[in-house]
Amino acid sequence: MASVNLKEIIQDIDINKNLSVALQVHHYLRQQILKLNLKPGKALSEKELSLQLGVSRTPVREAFIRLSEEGLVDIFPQRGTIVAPIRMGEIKEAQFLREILETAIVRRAAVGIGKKSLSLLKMNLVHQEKALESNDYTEFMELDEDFHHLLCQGVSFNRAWRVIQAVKGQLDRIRFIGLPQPGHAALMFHQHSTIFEAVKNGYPDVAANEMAKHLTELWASIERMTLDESSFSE
Amino acid sequence: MASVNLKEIIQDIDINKNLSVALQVHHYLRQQILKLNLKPGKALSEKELSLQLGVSRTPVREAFIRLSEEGLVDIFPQRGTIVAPIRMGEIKEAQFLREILETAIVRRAAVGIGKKSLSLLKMNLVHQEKALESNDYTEFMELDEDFHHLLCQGVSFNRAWRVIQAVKGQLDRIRFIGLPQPGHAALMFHQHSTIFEAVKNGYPDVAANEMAKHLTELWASIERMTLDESSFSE
DNA sequence: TTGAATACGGTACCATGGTAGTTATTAAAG
DNA sequence: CTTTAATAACTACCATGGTACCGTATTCAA
Repeated sequence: MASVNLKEIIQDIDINKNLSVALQVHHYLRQQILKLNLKPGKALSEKELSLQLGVSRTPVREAFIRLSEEGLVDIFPQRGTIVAPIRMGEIKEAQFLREILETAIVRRAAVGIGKKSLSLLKMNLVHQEKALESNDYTEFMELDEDFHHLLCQGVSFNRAWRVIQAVKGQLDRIRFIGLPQPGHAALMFHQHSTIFEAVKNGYPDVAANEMAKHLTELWASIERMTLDESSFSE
Repeated sequence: MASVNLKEIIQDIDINKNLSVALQVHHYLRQQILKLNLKPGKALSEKELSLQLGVSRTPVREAFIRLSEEGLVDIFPQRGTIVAPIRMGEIKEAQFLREILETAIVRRAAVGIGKKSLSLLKMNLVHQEKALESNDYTEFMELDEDFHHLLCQGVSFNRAWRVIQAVKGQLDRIRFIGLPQPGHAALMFHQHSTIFEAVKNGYPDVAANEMAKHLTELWASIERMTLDESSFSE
């Protein structure tokens, strides 16, 4: 295991906020887990990680606690901690929850979102189109995340967004399995646009239906991986 | 502040599981916050609490982290930790989320719940009726919680239940403000019964509608406390 | 060869000291 | 009396040592 320096890592990822070491470790581990750099079932060790990152065991431990609350690691008392296996049941539940929440939120956004949030959404869509033209896929994914986040903020649902982020953590790990189709990003952009128009013009049912269609895409990937051996358990 | 012994406290609350000290402290503080024994805005202190409970500061700190994830305390880095103020916006969001989730869950339960879960629900209803007859209000509230939990378990939605529990934490703090009406418990029992029948007989729409009505009750309490000074901020 | 007791290595967990940062208090100066 | 600067007293945060617990390998006896 190559010993790495936390400061440099975080500087790459984030613009070195005044975040506590514990939160930085949390963020770092979360990313590693979602990118599958840390594979499901992999044993984690307070001591080993603290040595690799050049911090003490305490913030690592606190990061573990936060990750376990999100369901990304499993802590077995007095025995060990592993990155949580991908369980089909939890995947389906997560996707179900996300659909429920996001459709409800966009429906509410359609009836009472502020002008400021609307303009932010519009700006986001412009950026999406740019990223699409320059084939910047990772940039597009970030903008996708922002788009959904802006909708939540538009109706002041902060907790809902945190829940969505948590369940999305489970889903992000399988997103890379169903490899990105050629015209997939373009389709997503189109859907985002129609959702935006429905919200802007105040059509809650249209917005909700479109969002439902938008999110339902993922079920294909989920079905595609029934009984795909690696990274499973139970 | 009377110094109290953690072991005895927990033995009263729980049948002293092999839970870690950190989790015991978490559970204890959570209860104190929900019962408003620790009032919103009250400053908490790692050191003071560790002395009162007879444990070290570490598990107290870890309990703070979990509580902050639930939104029950606010941690201000290097400054202090307070029990989170009751914000009207968060209350409404919590109630909204709960309605969304529980109606969706009961709808799903109506189409595919197991026989075992059905019998557990039936048993729960019997106990509810007993508690109702003997006017055991606190017992009834626990059974109410169990009823909703059993519905979640019936469709294997563990994460959803954790989310519901978290948002319910916000709501439990105001439940006591709208004091229990005389026939309130009886009404709740009746609603539980009809929900159960709808689930049992496979009527998703009926179940969802009844659940929505059931949960909407709380909005009255919420409206009743608009601008009720104490225990507010911002 | 088999089986059971035992010792070892590893873990999460808890206790405690020290540090940097913030706020309240005090004291001096205007 | 007001303002400002120095200081003391808090805080969350991090580092580190020790403890109890669990799984596994090793040893010893049958």
